Amino acid sequence: MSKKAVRSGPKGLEPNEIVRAALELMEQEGPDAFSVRKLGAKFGCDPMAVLYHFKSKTGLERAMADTINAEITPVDPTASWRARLADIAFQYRGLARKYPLTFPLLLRFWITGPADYRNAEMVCQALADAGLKDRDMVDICFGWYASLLGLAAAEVGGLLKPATPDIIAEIDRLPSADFPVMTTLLPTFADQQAGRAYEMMVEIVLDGIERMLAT
Amino acid sequence: MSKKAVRSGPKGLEPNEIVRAALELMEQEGPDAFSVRKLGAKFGCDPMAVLYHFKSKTGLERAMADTINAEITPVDPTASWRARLADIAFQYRGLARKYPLTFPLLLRFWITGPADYRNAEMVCQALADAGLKDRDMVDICFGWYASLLGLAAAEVGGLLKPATPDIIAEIDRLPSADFPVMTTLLPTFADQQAGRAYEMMVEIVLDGIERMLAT
DNA sequence: GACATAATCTCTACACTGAAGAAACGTCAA
DNA sequence: TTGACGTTTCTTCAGTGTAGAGATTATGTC
Repeated sequence: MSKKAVRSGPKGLEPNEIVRAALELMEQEGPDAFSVRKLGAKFGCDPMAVLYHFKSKTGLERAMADTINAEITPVDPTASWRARLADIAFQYRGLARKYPLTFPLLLRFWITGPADYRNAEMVCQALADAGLKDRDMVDICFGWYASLLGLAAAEVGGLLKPATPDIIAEIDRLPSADFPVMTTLLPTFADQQAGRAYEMMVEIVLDGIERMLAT
Repeated sequence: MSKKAVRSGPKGLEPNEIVRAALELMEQEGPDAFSVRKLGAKFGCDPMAVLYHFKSKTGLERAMADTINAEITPVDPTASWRARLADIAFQYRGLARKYPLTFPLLLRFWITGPADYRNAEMVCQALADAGLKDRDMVDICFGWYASLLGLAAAEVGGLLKPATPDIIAEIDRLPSADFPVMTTLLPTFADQQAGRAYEMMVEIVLDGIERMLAT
C-alpha cells in the first residue's frame, strides 16, 4: 500500500508521463514541429511505444487536450452562478496563457474526454441554479463554452494583444478612404491591454444571460 | 479591353484559381489529407508552382482563409447597428457551414489579410454608431469576432450539433453520482437543433452590448 | 518451480510530406 | 538576336505517421 503500484510492461511507461512530456515538447516546438519521433527521443523510448498507448498521433493530441482541460479546478459551489461562470472563464484564459501552443487543440476536438464532462457539469450546474430550462441550459452551456474558447484562443493567437508592427504597417497601407474607422483606430490597436477585451466580453455575455433570465 | 488580361508566365497560372482549387480539395480531403502535391495533381501543374506563388503551404492556407473571408458581403448601412452585427454573425455561420473543413483556418491565423480588415471596418462602424468609445470599440470588435468564430467553428466541429452515438454512450458511461446534471440532460443532448445555440448566443452578446451602452 | 498467454515495447519498412536548389521554359524590351 | 526576368518544372533531401512482425516482460495457472 505504501508501495507505488507496480507499472506493467517491460519498461513501465506511464501514459500520463508521456502526455506531460508531450505537452512540454509542444510548448517548445510548436504544433508544426511537434512529432512523435521527437517525443520518443525526449522521453527515451521508441516512438512506436507512444502510438501503442494512444493508437495514433491524433489520439495522443486528444489526450493532451484532455490533460490540460483537467487542470481546471472545481469552483466554489456556494458562490453565485455568475461568480462561478466568471471563475471558469478566467481559468480558461489562464490555461491558454500557460499552454499557448497546446491550447488550440481544445478547439480541434471540442470534446476532449472525461475532463470536460466534469467541466460541463460545473457549467450546467451554475446555469441550472440561475434558473434556466433544460433546453436553454444545454444550448447556452455549449455556446458559452465555444465563445469562451474562441476568446482565449484569439488572445494567445495574437488577436487580442497589441498589434504587431507588421500588422500596423499592413493597416497603415490600407486606402484610408475605404477604411475610415480602421485608420483612425490605428493608435488604439497598438496599445491594447492584455485581458481587457477578454474581461469585457465575459461581462457582456454574463449580462446577456442575466437579461435573458429576466424575460 | 474586351480581351482578358494576358496572364504572365509560361502557363499563366492564376493564384486565385489555385486557391479555389485548394478550397475544393480541402473540402474533399480534410485538413490532414490536404497536400500541395494533391493540389498540383488536381490543378494540373507542378506542386512547386503552387509554392512559388504562395511562398509556403502556410502562405497558401492563409490565402485560402482570406478568400473565404472575402465572401462576407457588405451589410446594409442604413440598418441599425444591432441588425448589422447580427447580419455579419449569421454570415459567418453560413461560411462555416459552406466550408466546414476550411473554416478552422480562420482561427489559426485570426488575421487573414485584406478581407478581414474590410470586415473589421464594418463591425467597428456598427459599434461606433452604437456609441462606443474608441478603446471599447477595438476591444469589443475583436472580442466579438473571436467569440463568433469560436461559435461557428464549434458548430461545424460538432459541439453545437446533436450529440453523436459515441458521445452519448460516453456520457452514459459516466458515474451518475458525480455527474447528476449531465446524466439527466442526456436526452437533451441528443436532439439539439442546429443553429439554436448560435442564435441564442448572438442575441445574448448583443443584449450584453446594449446593456453596456446603457450604463 | 515451469509453462502458456497476454500486454508491452522495439525494429524495420513503406508511402508520403514540405521545401531547397538548379535547371528549363516562355515573354518581352532593347 | 540577345539578354533579362518572371514563371514553371525537375531532382533531391530530410523528416513524417504508422502498419506489421518480432522481441521482451509481466501475469496467471498448474
